[in-house]
Amino acid sequence: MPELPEVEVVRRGLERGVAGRTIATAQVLHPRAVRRHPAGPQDFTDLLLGRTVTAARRRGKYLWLPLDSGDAIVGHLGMSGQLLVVPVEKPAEPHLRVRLAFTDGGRELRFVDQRTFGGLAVAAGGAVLPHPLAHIALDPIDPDFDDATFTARLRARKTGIKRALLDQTLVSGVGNIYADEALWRARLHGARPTETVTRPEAARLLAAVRAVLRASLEAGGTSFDALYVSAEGVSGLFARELDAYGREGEPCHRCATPIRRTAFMNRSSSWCPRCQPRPRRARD
DNA sequence: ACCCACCCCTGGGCGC
DNA sequence: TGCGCCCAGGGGTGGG
Repeated sequence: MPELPEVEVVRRGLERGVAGRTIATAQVLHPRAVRRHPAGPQDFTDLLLGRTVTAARRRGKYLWLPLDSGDAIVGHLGMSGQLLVVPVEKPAEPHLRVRLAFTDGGRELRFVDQRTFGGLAVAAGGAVLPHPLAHIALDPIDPDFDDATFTARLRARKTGIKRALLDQTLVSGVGNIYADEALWRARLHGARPTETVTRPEAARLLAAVRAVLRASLEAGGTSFDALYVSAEGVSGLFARELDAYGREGEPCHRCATPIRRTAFMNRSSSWCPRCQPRPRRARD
């Protein structure tokens, strides 16, 4: 379940592993992996051959690799995607979808994705922000993130606060895990109507989101199994620090009340019924 | 303009 | 032991 910290760890690995290198061959092994490239797999590979990767960037949960052509390889890991930089002789992973080899003959870039919610595309606008990412908001640890604008937009919404946190056009990088963690830390219930959130509460929420994201980043991301790994295949350690997510029935780390788990948007929310009481007027 | 339900996908875990 | 169901969930899309 890669969210901002996991994607940032992968980005750093890609920066180390592929920036400055020139693509020699590109293979699409599963067409669904490039479904966001409307012109199809052949066009995808055509746009890559002979191109040099100049950097590795991220917006929210999206990654992109700017190319010397002005395009960029845009990637999203979805639920189970991995971007790995591995020796060419390493046997193909079971869910290998795309592989890129480089002219220097060194380690190759592999996109591996079990559930194929993720994917790659080549898009224009790579030098600044690839066009398909224009609607994605800045993330809350970006220096240019504007707290006042976020708060105003949040309070103008008519939805629940957790839904708003998961809306990548309002604030990016936060998924189900870190939304629950941040709400727990800020002592806010996810069904709290956004239009009733006070400015101090919004500030508290933002501070909590940032604290959770930064702590996870320091731990190398959250991992529950072998699915999420860095570009070098290393797993994160933040799972043992979680306060809400996945802790149903276990004591709240603040008040010892058992953490509750409730259905939310075809998934689930974990929260402390004492620290985060459900509002009378709730918007789930 | 905004909100939300739906759908895409596969393997692990669990109940029977 | 084996089968089948449920769950994990990000984000694009289309309808309201």
